[in-house]
Amino acid sequence: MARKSATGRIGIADVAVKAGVSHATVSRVMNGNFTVDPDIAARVRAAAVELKYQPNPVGRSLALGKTDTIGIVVPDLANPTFQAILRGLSRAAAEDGYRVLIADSFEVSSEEAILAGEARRRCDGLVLCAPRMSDAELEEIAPSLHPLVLINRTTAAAGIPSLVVDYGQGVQDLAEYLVGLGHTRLAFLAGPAGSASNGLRLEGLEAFKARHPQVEVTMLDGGSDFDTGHGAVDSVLASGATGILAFNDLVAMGLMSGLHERGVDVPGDISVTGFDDIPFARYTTPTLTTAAVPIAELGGQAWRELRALIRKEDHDAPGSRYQPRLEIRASSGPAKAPRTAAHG
Amino acid sequence: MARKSATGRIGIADVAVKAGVSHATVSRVMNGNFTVDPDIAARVRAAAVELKYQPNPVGRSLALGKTDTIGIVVPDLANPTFQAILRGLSRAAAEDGYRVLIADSFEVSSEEAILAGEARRRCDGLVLCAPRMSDAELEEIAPSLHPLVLINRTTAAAGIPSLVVDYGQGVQDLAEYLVGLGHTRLAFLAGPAGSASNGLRLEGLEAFKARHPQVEVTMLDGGSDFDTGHGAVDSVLASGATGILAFNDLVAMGLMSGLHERGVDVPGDISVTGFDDIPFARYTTPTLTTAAVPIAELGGQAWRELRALIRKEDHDAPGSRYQPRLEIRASSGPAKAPRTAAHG
DNA sequence: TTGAAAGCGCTAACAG
DNA sequence: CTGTTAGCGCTTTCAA
Repeated sequence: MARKSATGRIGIADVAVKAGVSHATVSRVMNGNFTVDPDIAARVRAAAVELKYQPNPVGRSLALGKTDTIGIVVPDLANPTFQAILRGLSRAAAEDGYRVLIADSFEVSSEEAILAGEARRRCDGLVLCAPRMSDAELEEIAPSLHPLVLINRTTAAAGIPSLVVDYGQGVQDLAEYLVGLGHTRLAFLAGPAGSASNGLRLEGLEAFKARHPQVEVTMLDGGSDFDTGHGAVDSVLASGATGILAFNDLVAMGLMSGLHERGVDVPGDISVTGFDDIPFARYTTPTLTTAAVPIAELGGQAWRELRALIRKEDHDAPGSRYQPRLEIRASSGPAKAPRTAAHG
Repeated sequence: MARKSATGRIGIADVAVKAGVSHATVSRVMNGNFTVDPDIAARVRAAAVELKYQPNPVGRSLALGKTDTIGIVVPDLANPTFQAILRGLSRAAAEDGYRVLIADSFEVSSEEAILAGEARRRCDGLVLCAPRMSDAELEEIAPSLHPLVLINRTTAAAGIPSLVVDYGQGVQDLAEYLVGLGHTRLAFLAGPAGSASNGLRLEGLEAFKARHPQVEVTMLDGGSDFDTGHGAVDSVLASGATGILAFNDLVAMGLMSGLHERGVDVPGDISVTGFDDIPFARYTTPTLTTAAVPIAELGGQAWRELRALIRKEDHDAPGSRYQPRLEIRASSGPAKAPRTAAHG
């Protein structure tokens, strides 16, 4: 039989024997090298087809020093935002013949560096998605991960493009919008402590508070999922705020669900806003006002940045900043006139 | 400097030189082979640390004939079901030191075979998720993909474990439940034509109809996403059915959203059920009655089956069948007494 | 135009 | 216990 190689699979050697030529010639034919005599090339191709030969990518990778694979490290594959980035990245990379290897750190920040290093060694480049590690650690490992693209995080290390969403601006837009509706008492349901995007939101809110000293902004502890929002109902009600800025859409949905159970009307009693504009946001009841992040686009752009690095192209504008767009829906409305003020 | 190798990265040779030993010894130390003199081992380790040496996985893969990577092919990475399977698979595989490479066919069934083959060659095994290709094609390529695990699809090819969800039983449970509530006119919003799981649902409904000849079951065209459900409002209302079995939760949510816009009360006027029990199902308004599929478990089980194959373990029960569990929530309720019958 | 041979980075059998 | 040597499957000089 044709199976000679140690691995039991058809190798280039089998094709060479069958076609009566050398390995080198088979390699040339398989790579479309036109310096091969057409007759011989045809013979090689026939042999390859007959044996169902497919080049072993591992052998190629070793010889070529590239794997045609990129890696992505995410803190939590269950998060719709990271799923969308992954999807956009995968699609864009696939169009250029690259595959993607995923690594989920399950929000264990101490694992990130190891995962990233391992993934990087098997790939031609890496996308690090909202890493939870410290600035110092990120700056230290970043050079060893090159080509590397960062999402929602920046670093002082040189030559690392960053794609960041301007969460600070987004949360300010939401807050301004609520104030425009007459709300004077706001509350922010914060995200995970380690999250850089949460930090950006906090900075944005500071700027907002400086501009609107008369508006009360209560900070509440939170997280990034449904249950966080659902569990925050008590503290939200206790805050007395009528405009709630949830860390993201999931939290907002959990909160709306909890408020609904308590008989609190949204937006009649309380206005709720999310962040991200995940697909479900337009299907909640009421539909969710949020700041839309062009997330799939982000994945595609991450690939283009990474590709430029892999190809060693000089490219002028490494990284970019994305502005969220206010998406006004039904979960927000005019502030209720205070009970004590309204009379009759 | 230490960088000698052609790729510009630190290789085993650099460590060998630095420690004054042979490559082989370095390899032994790095692989925890205890036949190495402790002093020498320490010297090697010190050299490795100093040079920040990390073994090149591609070289290892070629030598060992394994990549410690598995592949998964999905029809659509945007689908929550496949996302959940991916997540479960990734988590389970990671616990055994395996990584996962993803391939999205974007519902282009003609691409599946190529994607699967490519992914397989770079990996030690493959999970094919709900492939859309024909039975004949699947049976033909399956052997070349071994070790292979199938999800929501079976094949006559030998030695291929299949994990299938019993959609037929699930849809029957939902239908029986609705009938128990007094509904006598049901409608089924079908899924994508190529989907095997849709076929199973249809078979289940045939069995149901045989048992309940007095119940009217209207078949409506559909799809698998929000918009499908949202767009089906007219045909649903036209059918006169009071109990709607949506293909999945997404479709059900889209439908509920559309019914809400039309002022139709769910479950007062019409009961709606989904399928899958995606995380959002418990947060819709009203919360969604559905058939829960233990989807994350499925990903984990897929890995265990694949692992057994990779390790060439004989294992008695390849594949398994998952029974959906009825999850009764607020989107379903008693059938309204017909207007004409109620009086006063 | 083609083949022989070297090499990608690593593991492992085989001597010593 | 350690070094030498031979691959793993492929690409790519270098001669012929």
